[in-house]
Order: sequence, then structure tokens, then C-alpha cells
Amino acid sequence: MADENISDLIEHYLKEILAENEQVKIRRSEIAGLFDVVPSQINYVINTRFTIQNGYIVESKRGGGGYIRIEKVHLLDDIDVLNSLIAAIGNKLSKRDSETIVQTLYNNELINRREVSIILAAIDKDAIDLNNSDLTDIMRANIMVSILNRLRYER
Amino acid sequence: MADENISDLIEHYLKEILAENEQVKIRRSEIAGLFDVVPSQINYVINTRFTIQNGYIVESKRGGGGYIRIEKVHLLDDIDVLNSLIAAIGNKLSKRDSETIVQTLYNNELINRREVSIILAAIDKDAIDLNNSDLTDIMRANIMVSILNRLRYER
DNA sequence: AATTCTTTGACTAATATTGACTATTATTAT
DNA sequence: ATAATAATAGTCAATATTAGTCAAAGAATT
Repeated sequence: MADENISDLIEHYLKEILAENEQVKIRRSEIAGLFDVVPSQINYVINTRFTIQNGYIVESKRGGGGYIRIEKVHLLDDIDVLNSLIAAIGNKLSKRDSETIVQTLYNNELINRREVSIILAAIDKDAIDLNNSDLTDIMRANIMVSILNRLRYER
Repeated sequence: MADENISDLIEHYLKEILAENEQVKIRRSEIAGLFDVVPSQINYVINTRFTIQNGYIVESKRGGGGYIRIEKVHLLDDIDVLNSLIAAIGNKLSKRDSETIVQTLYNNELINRREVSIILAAIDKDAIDLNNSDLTDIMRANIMVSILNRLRYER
């Protein structure tokens, strides 16, 4: 414990607050000053230790009164389906495969009819078309993975 | 909450009034005086927080007896507003504006919290990023319009 | 020795604040 | 009526105040 690096210390400091609060809102330079590190190290700590995989959502604002807010979210218990879908997608996704995935989500009662509709609109061919079918498939994969990741937790 | 910037404070002040009234009519210099800022900051607050994307329309008059009036619009009552929203998006949409629009959809009960989450995931910067911020904004606009059009038939 | 993780800082991006200048409308004086 | 003046709001660019990115250097681990 005594040989922790500073990033670990900052991590623990924030997690102590999060043990008693749903979220923590900081001013980046303040925390940096508290631990005597450059401000960008706070970003490093956040990017390596407060990811969505760990159950944290981070949001921030620049400018006067700017802040970084870290929120703890509850990861759903049964996310095997989501994990395997994400793993299966890779970096390209055809229209046909995307429809299969949406159907799977619906069959597993992970999404309802309205949500099916919204997701299909988001990955609609005309919406994400780029005159380049490879790029379109990449875009479709990215969007789908982003949505699947979002479905893994509830706020 | 105590460390908000002044623009946020002015925004909340006006929205508190709007919570109980359909509209609020102010004298710019009065509000500026109340918060001890230059008058043009009131324009900044209005331009960034009371746009049609936010679900407000603003009208004003100069000269003696001049005023600024902010009025809430209701997406549900008025399908035209959905059209003007789509028109306002045009062919490019920033991350900030997109978040504003999604929030407005939620405020107007056109979508629920989960749907907010899904839509934000679909237009997330990292999801649709192409190492070209112009293209990202175009993509975000396309996806958003596609979803808005879908919502038209989904309620 | 190689690899991975941490630390640093220069540069970039986003947002807020300010004030000089402009535009519009109302009121007063001629 | 018309012109001058007063009383408003609008625009825009400069500056201030934050946070984000990225790559290089250093430290720790394998």
C-alpha cells in the first residue's frame, strides 16, 4: 500500500468519495494541485481507471466554471449476450448482420419495439451512407458497439 | 452546485420562472444588473441555452420599452416544431447541440431516459469519429434527423 | 532487454466573460 | 412632419478560464 504511485493515490481518493456518493464533481486543476501533478495526469487516471468497463461514466465541461464529473453506474448482471455480441461484431458490420443483432436483442428482451425502431433509424443505410460501403460498415459497427455498451448498465 | 458559472445561474433563474409561466419577458439591462454582468452576456445565455433546440423561441424589441421574451414551445402539441428542429439541424450538428436536442425530446416526453441513453450512444463522438470533425458533425446530423423522423411515427 | 505503465508539458479545444461598436425603436424638440 | 436624442437590444472579436490530446521521457515490471 505504501508503494503506490500517484495515479493510484488519486484513484483511491476519488473512489473514497464515490463510496459515499453517487458521483463526484471536481475541478481538474484543484485535484492536480492537491497531489502536485500536472493537470493532464487527472485525465490519465480517469482514462485508465474510470472507464465504462469499470462501471463509471465521466462527463466534463470546459471554460469558466468547468468541471469533471465521475458517476458510478450499476452494471447489469446478465450481460453475457451483450458481451458476446460486441465480441462478434469486430470492426465492420453489414446491414443484414446488424438487423440480426437487433432481432437478438429484442428476442432476449433487452430492448423493446420502440427501441428497435430507434436503433434501426440510427444505423439506417441512408443516414450513415458515405458513398463507400466499407466505411458504411465500419460506421455501422461503431454505432452498434456504442449502443450495446450503453445497454450494459442502468443509471 | 454552488460553483456554477454565472451563465448557468442566469439560465436557472430564467428557467425557474418558465417552470411556472409559459413565457418570461425581461429587460436585458435589468437581468444584467441583477447578476452584475455586461448586458451582452444575456445574449450569450440566450444564444447558448434558449434556442429552438432547447425548446424555446425568443423574440425581442429594441428602443424604449424594449424587451426580450422567451417562450416555451411544445413538441407534442405542434408537429411543426419537429420540422423546425430538423430544419435547424441542417446538414451539420455539433455534439453540444445534439445533447441539447435529446434533452429537449426528453423534457417534452417524446422519449424516456433509456431512449436518451441509446440515442446519445448512437451519436457519441467516439462511435462516429472519422478523424475529420466536419464529417463527424455531418454524420451526427444524419443520424439525428433519421431518428427524429422515426419518432414522428412512433408515438 | 523489452515491454508496459506513469509522469510531464506543449499544444489544442471548448466555454465563459467583457466591452466597443452597431442597429432599432421610442420620445422629444424644432 | 422631420430631425435630433434617448433608450433600448444585437453583433462580434478579444481575452480569460477551464479541460483534452498526444507524444516524449522516465520508471517499473516482465
